[in-house]
Amino acid sequence: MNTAHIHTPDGVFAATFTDHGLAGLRFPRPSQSLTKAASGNALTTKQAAWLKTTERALLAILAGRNPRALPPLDLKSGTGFQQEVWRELQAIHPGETRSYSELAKQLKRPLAARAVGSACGANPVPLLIPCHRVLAANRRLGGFSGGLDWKRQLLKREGVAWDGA
DNA sequence: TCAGTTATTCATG
DNA sequence: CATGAATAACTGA
Repeated sequence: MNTAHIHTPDGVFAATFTDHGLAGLRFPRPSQSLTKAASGNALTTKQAAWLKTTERALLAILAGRNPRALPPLDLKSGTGFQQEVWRELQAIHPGETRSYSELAKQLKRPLAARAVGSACGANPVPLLIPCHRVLAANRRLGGFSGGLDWKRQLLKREGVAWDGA
């Protein structure tokens, strides 16, 4: 499990890789020391390649565009249900939104909207798995693990209008 | 209409 | 058993 930093116009993200793929992506901390930086270890050749892909994808998303390619994601940390949700999330394109209940419906559990919300919050790879494109049924914001400001920014960049925008 | 409240639902810890 | 990034129905202004 290695960690690398990705510099973007919005700050420095921390990406965590396992042998299987990208396992986590953390938002920039306002004043987090970068001492823990390169996290010591050198990335494997594979991981270095994934890092590049991740970086390109991340920049694309931050610009409100659809990434051309994503690195392999290592989602073994999630439960079965969560992985289903995350897979559905990846099908949402920039500029589109879904509601928690719509997602629940797609998962054949029309009444599990609330559970879907939990799964979104448990998403270890925000942005690449666009949990920010999920609004509440009344087209309001709902919540966001990285802080609602991020959600607002991202949606705005994608040209999405929500209730109160 | 509309803000607030209530009953229902479901995966997770 | 309690809780949450939910929702629809209901209630009284």
